[in-house]
Amino acid sequence: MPDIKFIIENKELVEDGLRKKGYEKKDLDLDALIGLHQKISALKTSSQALAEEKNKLSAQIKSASNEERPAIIAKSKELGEQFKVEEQELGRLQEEFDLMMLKVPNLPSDDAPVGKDDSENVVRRYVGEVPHFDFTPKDHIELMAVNDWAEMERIAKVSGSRTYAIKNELSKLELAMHMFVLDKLRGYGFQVITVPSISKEKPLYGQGYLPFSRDEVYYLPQDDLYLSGTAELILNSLRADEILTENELPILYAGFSPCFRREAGAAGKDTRGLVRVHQFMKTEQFVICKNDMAESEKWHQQLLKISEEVLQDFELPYRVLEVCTGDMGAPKYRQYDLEAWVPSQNCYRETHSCSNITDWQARRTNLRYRANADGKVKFVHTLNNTGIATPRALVPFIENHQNADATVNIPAKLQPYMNGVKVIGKNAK
RNA sequence: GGAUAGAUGGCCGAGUGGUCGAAGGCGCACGAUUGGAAAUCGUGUGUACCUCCAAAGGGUACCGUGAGUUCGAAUCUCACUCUAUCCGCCA
Repeated sequence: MPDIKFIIENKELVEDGLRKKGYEKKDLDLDALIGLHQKISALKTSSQALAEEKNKLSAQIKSASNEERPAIIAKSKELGEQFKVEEQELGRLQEEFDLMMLKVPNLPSDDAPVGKDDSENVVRRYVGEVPHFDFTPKDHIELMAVNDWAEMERIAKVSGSRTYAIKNELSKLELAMHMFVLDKLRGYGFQVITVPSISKEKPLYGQGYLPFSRDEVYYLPQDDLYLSGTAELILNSLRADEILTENELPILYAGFSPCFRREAGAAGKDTRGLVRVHQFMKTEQFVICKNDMAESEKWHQQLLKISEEVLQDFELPYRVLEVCTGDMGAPKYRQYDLEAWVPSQNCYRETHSCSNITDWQARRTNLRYRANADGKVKFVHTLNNTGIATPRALVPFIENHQNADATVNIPAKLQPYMNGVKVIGKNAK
């Protein structure tokens, strides 16, 4: 949510941004928002004038003579009544205004491709060679079955659809991937942090999950708590309401957590296998930096570079997609997705999502810092990107690295995390 | 789940109805002192909003959150939330 003053002063710019993001007047009425703000300002002016007068009278009471006092008290009381009425009206309007502001999305970057949905995302580059098998490659579900790597049917009986239980070498691989990425991030100066998957409601507004996607999130009514869909949710609120010093920035978190998603809007999509599950593990990259476009653009590129490096180290062919304005979520200023090649589906599937949020989340969590140059308090910028998310990443991994005998090669960089094992599977020597 | 204690500024901590945006200390910034530093001394040091706007100024609100009593609340009342400790349970 941009600043209301910015919205008023740059109304056309904001309207243009809303249009690009696919908003219509029925989604968000800027004129109503601005009108509400003007009403609130006017009411504040008058109610504050009342408060001032009332305060002045109250201050006189102690020193007033016994004759004067009753009149002053009566007058003050009268002002108090008026004040109360205006305060109540103000509270009502403010609440309405706040709710509306929560719905204002971030404005997209001028450099972001303009488009209405994912069909208009732009491929920036292809990296790595798509493998050509001289045998019929298996999909990841077959590979898991052949190698006794999973309990897909049985776990569905226990835990329902879109759940997974993987075992033996594959679960070792899953955890190894996270260890590998966490070590890499540590090398880049990130603090490794394991965070809860349980959240109060407020952080969901802070991140921008609410009020937009309530259907997507698990809710625990007994405790009025939510299950987190990503460590970003938690990390974004970890420093909420703080005023940091500029010297503390940037703050780099490598967050690890189980993640939960209802996948309510994905009925029928990816129902089999490991691509889309209700619970998964994610190592997340999260950055808090100065309020400076050059600075956050730099971090955006850095995060992208790190995740590309992960896919390269895993020797997976992938492409870099720049997400168009209509497909970006409300919080985003600019977004890249990485998609790795999935042989069985003959297409690229998303493994990473890298976003610059600028100050949009920081305004919601009230996370600020004091700038060294002028001593002014400013909102930070936040950015996030996947480090690695499993089990989805296992899908391209085992499919691309499979051999004719259903064994799977472990890329050199990952072997140290697998006790030096080079090949896994039933037929591995 | 049971019991108790608590929540005040960047931190510690005083404050039981007006003189309290809030003593004192620490920290921080600037200045003096010094060859330089430490120590010492002095000065300053919250946020949001309204008004005004070149700047300054003036004002309102904020002592966990919300409501109430009162001319007036950090202070009194009620509800809630959170935190800590002990007991119970437990990976």
